[in-house]
Amino acid sequence: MRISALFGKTQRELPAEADTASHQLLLRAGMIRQTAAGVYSYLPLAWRVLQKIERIIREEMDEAGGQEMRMPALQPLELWQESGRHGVMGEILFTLSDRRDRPLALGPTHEEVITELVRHNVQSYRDLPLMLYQIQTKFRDEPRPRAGLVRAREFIMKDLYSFDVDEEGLDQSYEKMRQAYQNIFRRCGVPTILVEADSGAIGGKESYEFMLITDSGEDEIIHCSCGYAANAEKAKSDKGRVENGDLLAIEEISTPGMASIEDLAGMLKIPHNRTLKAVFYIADGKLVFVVIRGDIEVNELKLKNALNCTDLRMANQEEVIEAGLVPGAASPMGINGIKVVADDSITSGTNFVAGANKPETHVKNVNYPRDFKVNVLADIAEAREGDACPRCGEKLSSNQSVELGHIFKLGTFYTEKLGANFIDQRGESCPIIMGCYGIGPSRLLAAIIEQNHNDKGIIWPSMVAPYHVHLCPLYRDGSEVSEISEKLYTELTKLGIEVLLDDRDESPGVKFNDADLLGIPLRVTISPRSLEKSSLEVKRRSEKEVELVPQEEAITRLKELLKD
RNA sequence: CGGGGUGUAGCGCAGCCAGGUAGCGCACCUGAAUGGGGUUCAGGUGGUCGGAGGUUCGAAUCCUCUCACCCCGACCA
Repeated sequence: MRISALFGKTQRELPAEADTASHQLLLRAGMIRQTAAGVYSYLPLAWRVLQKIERIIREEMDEAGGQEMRMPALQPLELWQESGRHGVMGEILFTLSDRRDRPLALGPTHEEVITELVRHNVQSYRDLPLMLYQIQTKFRDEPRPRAGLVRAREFIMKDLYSFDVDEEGLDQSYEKMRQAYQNIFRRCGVPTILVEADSGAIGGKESYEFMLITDSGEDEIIHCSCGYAANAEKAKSDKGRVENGDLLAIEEISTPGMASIEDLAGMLKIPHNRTLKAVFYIADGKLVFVVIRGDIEVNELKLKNALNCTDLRMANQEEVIEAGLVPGAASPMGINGIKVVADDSITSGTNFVAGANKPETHVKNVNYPRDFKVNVLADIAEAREGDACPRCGEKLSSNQSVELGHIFKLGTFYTEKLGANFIDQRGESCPIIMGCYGIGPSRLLAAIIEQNHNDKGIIWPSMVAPYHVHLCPLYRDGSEVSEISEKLYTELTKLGIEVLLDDRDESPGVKFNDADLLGIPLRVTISPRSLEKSSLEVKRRSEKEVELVPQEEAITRLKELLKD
């Protein structure tokens, strides 16, 4: 490709829109262009990279036994009602109507479609196992698209679905995918960390995410040197024991003006973890009383899962008072008609200080279950950096990260709802066991840049670089520079090497800066200076050093360099 | 959805407070010189000032409404 003909221009100045490295560089390199919030065109350079990413993904999916296919983006809304996900996904679904007023949705994901498809094509255990995948555009009306391609509303996704006869089969499919994903990210030049995750709106029981650690990421992960790693939404910590002697009798104390745990612990000169605090939420319209040890915060996602509700928010003061509770001194003791959810930290010790449900009064020596009852007892605590690891007890670390892949064991969540059954060897009808495995090539494109750049521009890993070699002829007229660079261009291209030729009449500075910005792995400078020595200059984008290579050895040397 | 911010040429911005018919840098075009990390000089092209309505002799500027985009939060495979 000749730069003079390439569609897409580099830009010197930073676009004001962008504030993450990948977004800025994609715009500056002329690779993408925004059409609406979270909606982008991929220009030729970006498209080449995307195709290479997709090729790697295809190779790994095929290798693992996947069969590629294609499913519609346009889906009847009915399908979503049938699976019951219309509610959970409702907000994020792009919906429209056809000319007959039939409601449709633009597919945000394809579990429903594929399950329906498999239902009609699988009857017997002989038809299984099966791994089907597709790479296509998906649509999600995200509340807040951000960071360019990292969170878009229209984006590219590869999703593979596995169908097995039993759990053992699912485990095998899952393991194949996990391995394939490791290979994909390695080949794309992004180090990922595998973390336990919440399966969210997709459903199912077990899921892992592949995360890239980067400060510009929007997800927080919690991890430990022992290998424990989880999305902060899901992470656990060892809450420890708070030994405080045998159970004592309840004792009311006057606590004027002490509404927070901070105040209370200060006044009584006790650590926060010897108190119990009350927090109030409105879950699907109903007030919920949450009890948790005073030093721990509530993880709202865990709470949501414990309650199995779709809508959750904190209650305001009026709502708390209306329920007959006393903000600042609320107590789970003697509560009636209100659902009480407790974190398991309430069982981590004895003789806690808690509210008395009387203004300016607290109670000492509160013990569960002697003094109060709960409807749900679960882990609903937020694990934080510095907390003890649930596996080894060492201190947990935390990092920002971007989710690049997510693999789920779905089980029979969809197949039961949509009636996708098969006849097993004994002639009995059973729901198919399903798994699903997603990876976003367009997000991966951004992640690759996020991981591989410097202040001058992108540094493409060679497997996904839009071109292999960037030819930089300087002072093209009045010398043999032009002739030699054209010859190199032709010969390299014939060898199947992808070459970008900067055939513009620009100054060396402009060409070098653009070469750095575009980040092609190998740069070859052809100039009168080096031609005097019958040589060319070869430089790796990732290194500082320039190598002087005799003209006749140039192609051999380039081929060598491309191998590593 | 709540909070904050921004819309003026392809990109980055000034002009708005104190209304008088739009400007700077980059990019782009022409010419000349230059020649190894965004070279210089000269000349030029390009703008419904996000949109609608209003006030006014006159609106980028003042008023009202509206739309879009960005950031933080909520939310989110």
